[in-house]
Amino acid sequence: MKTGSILSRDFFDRPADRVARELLGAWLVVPGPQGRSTQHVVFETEAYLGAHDLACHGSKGMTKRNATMFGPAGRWYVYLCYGMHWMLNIVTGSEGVPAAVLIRGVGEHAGPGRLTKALGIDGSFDGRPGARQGGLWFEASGIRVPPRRIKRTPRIGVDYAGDWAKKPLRFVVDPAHLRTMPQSRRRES
DNA sequence: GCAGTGATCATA
DNA sequence: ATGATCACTGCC
Repeated sequence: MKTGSILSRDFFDRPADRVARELLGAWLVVPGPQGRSTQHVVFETEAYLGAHDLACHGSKGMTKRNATMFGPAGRWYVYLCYGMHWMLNIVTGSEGVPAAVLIRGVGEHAGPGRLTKALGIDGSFDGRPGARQGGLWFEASGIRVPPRRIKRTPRIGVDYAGDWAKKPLRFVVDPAHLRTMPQSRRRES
């Protein structure tokens, strides 16, 4: 994919584990004042596969909180966890299938709650498109993370999910390899 | 290791 | 109306 192109609905309209894997190395772009933006390389994600995935919010049916997950791919799904941390997800797969990818690490920001705080992302982003118009989007960086540099582990904090808690649906770029790529950069527009 | 924190959801 | 839960973080 061409460097700098915005990842659009087609990219996200696929199984969440595939999207989670391929988001590694992409840029998360956060617009700032006066055309100043920052871009942050994605280095940690988790996939939530759908209604059959007991760790996935959607597995308990649609509620007001998780309704965005059931919508079309490529929108932000943002919710509050433990009363203080905003979690940033991007919806994946077909409309009606509650699947998403949790963004756990970008740039030098590790931890899903810390990155949203650092980047000023909150519940007002829920349901917005992952596009320029939505005020937050992904771009192809041209960085290819070799499969050997990616660790797969069980997802964090989902021990309640039985067998699904053990599935290797967390994707992390090896820290040594991460140091060889640009993490966060300021840029124009 | 565990308290903080408060919206959300199921139950009634 | 009430109580349990929670895709986390920071401090002990």
